Amino acid sequence: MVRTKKSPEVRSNELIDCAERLFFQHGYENTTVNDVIREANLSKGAFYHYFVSKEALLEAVATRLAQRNLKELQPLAEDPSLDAVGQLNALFAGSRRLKLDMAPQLKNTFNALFKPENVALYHRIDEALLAVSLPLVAQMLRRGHQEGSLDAPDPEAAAMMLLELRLSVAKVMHKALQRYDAGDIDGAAAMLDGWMRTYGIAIERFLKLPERSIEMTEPGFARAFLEA
Amino acid sequence: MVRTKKSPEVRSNELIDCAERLFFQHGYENTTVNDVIREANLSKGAFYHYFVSKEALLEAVATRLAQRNLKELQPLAEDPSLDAVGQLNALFAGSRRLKLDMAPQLKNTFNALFKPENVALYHRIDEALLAVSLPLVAQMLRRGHQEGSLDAPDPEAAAMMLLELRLSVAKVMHKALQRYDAGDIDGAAAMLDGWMRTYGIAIERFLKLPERSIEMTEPGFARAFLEA
DNA sequence: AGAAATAGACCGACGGTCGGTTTGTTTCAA
DNA sequence: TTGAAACAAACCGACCGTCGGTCTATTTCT
Repeated sequence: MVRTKKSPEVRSNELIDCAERLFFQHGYENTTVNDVIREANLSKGAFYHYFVSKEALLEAVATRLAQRNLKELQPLAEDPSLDAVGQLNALFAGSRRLKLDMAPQLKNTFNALFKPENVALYHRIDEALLAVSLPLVAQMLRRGHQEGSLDAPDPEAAAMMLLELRLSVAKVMHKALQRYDAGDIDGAAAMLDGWMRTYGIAIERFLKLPERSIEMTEPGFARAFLEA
Repeated sequence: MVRTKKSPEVRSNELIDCAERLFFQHGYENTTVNDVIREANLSKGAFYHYFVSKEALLEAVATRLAQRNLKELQPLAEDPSLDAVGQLNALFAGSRRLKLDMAPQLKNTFNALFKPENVALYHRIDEALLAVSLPLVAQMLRRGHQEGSLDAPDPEAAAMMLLELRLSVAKVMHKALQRYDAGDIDGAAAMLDGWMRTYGIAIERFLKLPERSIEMTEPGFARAFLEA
């Protein structure tokens, strides 16, 4: 095979690119290291020069994904012109915008993520996203608690729990997508909408915020996401 | 090898027994099918006569675990002499009792469950437990909402979210155990205690219950669990 | 020169298959 | 009633293909 040398950064990013695509397309367990290196035009030796294991490659995929997410959301979450609740809402709004932008890929992602052969993928990504989000939200809650705009005696624990709730929404997004694909468009949109509202209410109540102060969704979001 | 024939139920339960022990002891991925059949004194052919795959064995382990849990907790959760909040508290109390009873094994379980080679194990067990708990809690919330003793407009979603929060507590239990093993006994107990209280508060607020109406923990529980 | 990067043949372990054997039960003719 | 033939289910274990990972040799760049 032709030997082409590239900078380590480029090369490892290429590998992560291929891996990400293949993992989401065919599943983590169904993707072999050989698949990855074939796609990346690289030898096995070279692969193991960059990653100590297939598992390490998965971790790299997950952390890069989380980092990109962080880069998008951090500015919103740290906007000094907003109070804590405003930042929280900004974070959610940004998250929604991201979801809409990436809706087509995201649909595949969800379909992939909940397959049994992808528990590792799912878990790692969840972990990585949690790791970058936790400090952000905890900081927000801490500030809000000091400001008195919300009530979170234990910001770390509260942040953790708020973020844990994401999962239930993610699961419902998946269910809604399936329902949508099955033809029940209105039912899917209603379900997704309802759950997101409930998620918002859960957060308001938990943080002792006034009703409707958290905008977890906006009119038409569920539909727009499903139809994207 | 000596050929011994047993009733299918006995045999498959033996296999699940061995698998459960080995999975928790050495990890799911580190346990081979050969390990299981060696322990169970059975041939490969016989194994695949009972389970179509190693994955299927894992599922059997998880569902049996969940069923046993259900059998313990269902009576408490459906006690007609209690109102919805009372049932919820009974459920939590029962859960604590189970945790204390099984503390020694549970410690191993936690240590195993959070290792990277056990994501599949973790995931399947979580899924199975969720599946049996969800109807129980949803029913409770529905009744409580009708009774007016709590406020849960969407019982299914609320139940899901309450249960999702378990995860954060499980993770903290694990962290506390590590801390305990590292010698920081008081720190570990305090951390666990604090989080459980926060969990209780989260539920109270989410369901619009009066303060301290949920007894998520009791004095000395954290310590007793850690020291068991 | 030598360190980093690449190639690809090779290895061992593992999940799973397959053809065949044993055991117990049912059927039915003598 | 008996017992042997037929059948189904449980069981055996050698074998196979795949896959993650290793190793040695080679190339490229500084």
